Amino acid sequence: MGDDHSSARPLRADARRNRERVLQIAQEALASDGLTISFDEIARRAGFGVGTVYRHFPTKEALFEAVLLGRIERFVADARALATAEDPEKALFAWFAKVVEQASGNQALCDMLDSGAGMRVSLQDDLGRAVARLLVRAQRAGAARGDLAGEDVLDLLRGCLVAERRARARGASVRMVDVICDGMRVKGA
Amino acid sequence: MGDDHSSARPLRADARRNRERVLQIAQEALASDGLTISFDEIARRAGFGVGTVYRHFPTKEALFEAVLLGRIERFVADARALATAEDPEKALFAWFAKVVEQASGNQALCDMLDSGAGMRVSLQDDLGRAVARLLVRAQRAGAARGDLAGEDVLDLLRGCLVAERRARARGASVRMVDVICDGMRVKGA
DNA sequence: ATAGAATCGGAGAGATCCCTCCGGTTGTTG
DNA sequence: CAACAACCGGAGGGATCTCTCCGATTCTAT
Repeated sequence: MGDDHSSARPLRADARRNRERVLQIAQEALASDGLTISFDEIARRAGFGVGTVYRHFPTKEALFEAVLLGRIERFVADARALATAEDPEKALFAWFAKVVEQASGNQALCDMLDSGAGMRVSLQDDLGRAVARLLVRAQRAGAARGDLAGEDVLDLLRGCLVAERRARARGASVRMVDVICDGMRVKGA
Repeated sequence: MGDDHSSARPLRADARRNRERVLQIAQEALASDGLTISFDEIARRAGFGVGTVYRHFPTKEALFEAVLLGRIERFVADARALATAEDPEKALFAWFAKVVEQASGNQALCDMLDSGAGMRVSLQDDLGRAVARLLVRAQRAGAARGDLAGEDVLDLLRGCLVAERRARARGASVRMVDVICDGMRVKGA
């Protein structure tokens, strides 16, 4: 097995700097190239040997999770915070739009939300529950189609990321997220 | 270079059978595993050596195109046929739903529509033009949002494929395509 | 400054993947 | 039923990817 990535001993100063740089470069590489980027390529872009990067992150997945998991956890936290907002309609659609806004520019984030690769099951569950709460409140307020389930909203989110990402790349004037959110609203309102 | 895949000489009977079997297996493998499936794996599932498969299809892309391109060409043909339908609203949304219906169950078809990998530029253009025609007519009839462009519809289609595919996999009762098409309609109708 | 520990670098093992090559096999034709 | 062309099989070349190992280097504490 590799090294102790669990202990409490503080890193040496240079190792600390290098670790930070790896995270920084990995973040950029993942945003533009997605989860399929290779470990070797990240090490190369950061200017380190692969051994160095593996010293800090025992596995490719560990590095990717270090970069991305926090962002998804924040999405969950946002959803929870909005679960008690005064306007349930705004809460659901503002959350949806915010996630799309922040994730559609990051290929790896889209990949992870879509495939669930590298997401602990508990995190997926948390996301699902938080979204379901937002949805139910919006439905009770008559602001969202009553036949939708929480999982439907998540799948629409994943689809929306694909659409919005492409639309942005070509400078579309219409936001796909507006179109899709509109579809989630009640029809004959 | 490999063999003549262009001449007019008829294939030997056994080669013909084998070619058909390769296409059949490749079709199934692509539908379930998508464009990332390996050539070796397809040969293995078909029960042939890789050399045999390469004899019939000079490249991985050639095989994939042989399986998939016809389906996409049919989508284009459908769109063209509907360009003169009497009900422009139905024409656009029925076409959209039909493509989603037929492609969402086929991973490779979704991949190809999304990435354009292996699609001649002319085919992409044909698709874009045909969709734009359907859209413009629907807009003139007041059935689709006036601020949408042809490319928007294509991007929404790609997103819809992602959403619908997942929704189907878990047996959702709501069709994502209905939600998204509803979003493309005019709001205060 | 110097010993000793922590860190770095990158060659390379082991897995795939795409594709080629050619000896052995099978179908076809006179 | 020969004899030849057409076809098949799969070993293996060259790339690329993840990850390991360990000698060389750099930091830090005395």
